[in-house]
Amino acid sequence: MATGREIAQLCGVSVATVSRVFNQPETVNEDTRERVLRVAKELDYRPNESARALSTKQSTMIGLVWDTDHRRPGWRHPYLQDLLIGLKSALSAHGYHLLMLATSGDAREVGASLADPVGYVNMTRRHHLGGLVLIDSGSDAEAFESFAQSGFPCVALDVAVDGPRATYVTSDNSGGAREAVAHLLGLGHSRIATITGPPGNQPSDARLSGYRAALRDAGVEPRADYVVAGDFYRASGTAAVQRLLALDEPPTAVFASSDEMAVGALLAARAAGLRVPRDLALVGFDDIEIASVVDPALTTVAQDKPGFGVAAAKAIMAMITGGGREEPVVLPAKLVVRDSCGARQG
Amino acid sequence: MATGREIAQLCGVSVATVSRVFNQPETVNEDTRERVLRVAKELDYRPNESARALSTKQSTMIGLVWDTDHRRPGWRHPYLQDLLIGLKSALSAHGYHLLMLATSGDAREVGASLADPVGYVNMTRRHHLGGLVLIDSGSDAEAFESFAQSGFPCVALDVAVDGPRATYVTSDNSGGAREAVAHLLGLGHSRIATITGPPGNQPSDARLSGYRAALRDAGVEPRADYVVAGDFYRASGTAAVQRLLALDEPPTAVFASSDEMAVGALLAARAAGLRVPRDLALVGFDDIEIASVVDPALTTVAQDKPGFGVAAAKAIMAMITGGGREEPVVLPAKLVVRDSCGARQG
DNA sequence: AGGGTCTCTGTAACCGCTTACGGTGAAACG
DNA sequence: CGTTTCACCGTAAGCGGTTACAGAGACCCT
Repeated sequence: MATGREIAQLCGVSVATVSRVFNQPETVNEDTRERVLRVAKELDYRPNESARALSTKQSTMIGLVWDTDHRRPGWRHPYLQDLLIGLKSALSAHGYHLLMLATSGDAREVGASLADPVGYVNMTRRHHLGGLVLIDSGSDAEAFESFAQSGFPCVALDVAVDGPRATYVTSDNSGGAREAVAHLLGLGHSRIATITGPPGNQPSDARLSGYRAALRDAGVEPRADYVVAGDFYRASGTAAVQRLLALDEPPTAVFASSDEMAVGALLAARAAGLRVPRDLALVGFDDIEIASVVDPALTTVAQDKPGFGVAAAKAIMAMITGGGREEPVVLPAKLVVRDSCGARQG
Repeated sequence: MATGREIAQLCGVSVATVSRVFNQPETVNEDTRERVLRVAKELDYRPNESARALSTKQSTMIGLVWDTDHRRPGWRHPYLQDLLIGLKSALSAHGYHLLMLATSGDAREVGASLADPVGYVNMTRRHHLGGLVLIDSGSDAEAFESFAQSGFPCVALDVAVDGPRATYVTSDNSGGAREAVAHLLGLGHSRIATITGPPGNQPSDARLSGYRAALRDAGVEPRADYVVAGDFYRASGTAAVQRLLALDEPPTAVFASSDEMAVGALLAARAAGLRVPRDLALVGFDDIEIASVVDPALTTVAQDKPGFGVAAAKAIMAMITGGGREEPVVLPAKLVVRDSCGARQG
């Protein structure tokens, strides 16, 4: 690989000039600039990233924190691939790469662990990262918040953080849920239950409040026994529906905070001999791939999955170049009507 | 962030000694070593990765090439998340990070594009990457092969490459397919068709040969009109079944080279008024999430998804530290019998 | 003609770490 | 007691860039 020095020698200039050609082109004479550029192209010159980062204290990498929740092993992100597609392509447009940080460092290494909050800061500094994108796995909220305070650019997904150069992106969870439940109400249901995610989870809480808002809008009395907590997993959806069906006055419709739980609910309903949507209408959230394939196809609230990544990339790039805090981004969440809610029969 | 020099000053030693404490501990006196270690821990010292990489020409990063096929936009990996989980956790154990390379560089940049084969080499050098993990998207086979020849450690997924420090990992596609088709034969089917992936795609070709081998084993005459090419997408599975059903002597069972196509096949069968598995038995490949959720649940050949990542990580680490070529890894592919093949009724 | 500006470029320090090399003092040796 | 040997450590030269600073001409002005 050609180095700057080789270019310099071949062009009869100093390395400083070569560097200037790429970083402050306007300060170098047009003739020499072209000469340098031509030789650089011939030798296929690429500035060494480590050297550049060392001297500028800035790399072209954004860190990605994506841990699987240690309290819930097997946790999976509902649409990681789409998110990454959006993130990567938007970052690529700025010439940035995505560094997926190792979760637990080599024991030989000097405290390379990411476990503690300062781990994030250390990683960011060690690699001169432009900033961090934080994917919520449900158990790092405190660490995220503390990193956000550190002043490094950072954008969290689906969890609110605050800091001098921090922001977050999330869906309009409350709005989406509200629309979903309103849809159910519009279909004539009034006994509508909901299965929430883990209490404390921000998207889940927002969806719950959207559910409540929709009932309030319609003047339907909320019932505590119609709100049952799940954990976003399929099994919890099944369990929730079993509990709901055991009530004296079981619901005729269920809004689940995730498609996985909606699928679990579907299985439970089927096992109980109920037909969906005739005996029990069902709406989910996320619009994961499964939603459209299950039978009946799931009515659900779709999130802008690649949009998450794109928004995160934009926000972090803005904070890197701008220097200030960015406004949180809330992406639209749209109801996708399929078969599980019963609208198509009506 | 504390630097080596600060540690050195506080300990009254030179920076060289500090460095040695971490890189060749046995060459430094125990007392001073402990002193340095203690101070380092107090100051929470972490060697700067850029500086280290610059001087050793070795970073602790592995590059990940994961492009979406430009000829088939919207291409998605069937189980990227599981693969990444395995890859990341295995690399983390060695203290390595995963760098997702930007696909198309900033235009301002000096030829930062990854498009051409040398793009890979350049990226690897610029960042002092330990090597590359290549995810096949169906259209980079030549670029992969050429990178493999470059001598940098590299492991490709689902596509064979060869080079001084290159290897690949793949599933036992042929064996898995053979088992699947043998299962169908065992259920009494003899008119078994197959839907392949894109011709030329290695896993697809291997699955096709497994299909043929199973027929041969059973003494069943292969029929050219029972082999129809798809592209791994759902729609192609639908189209394929429509063609198959139009034959004079339609098959009674279909082996699809991907679950997506199997789902498409399922939809086509249903649309044609056929019941699966009674009228048409179906087996897929991959065991993606959808497989277990679709109705009837898909019998399919399961790949060891996280195992892919783990094997890739192991192979590349071995090549980095070892220096030689590693044997290709072929992961077991196991038939998972569910409902779409009819075995459960029998 | 002397001085001030402006443009362009080279010199050299620096980023933080690694490592070849050489030096020092103590222990071991003849 | 002189000489080797060895363990330990410091000096300094990189790695490949960036950038503050200063110097050299060219040009314009009074």
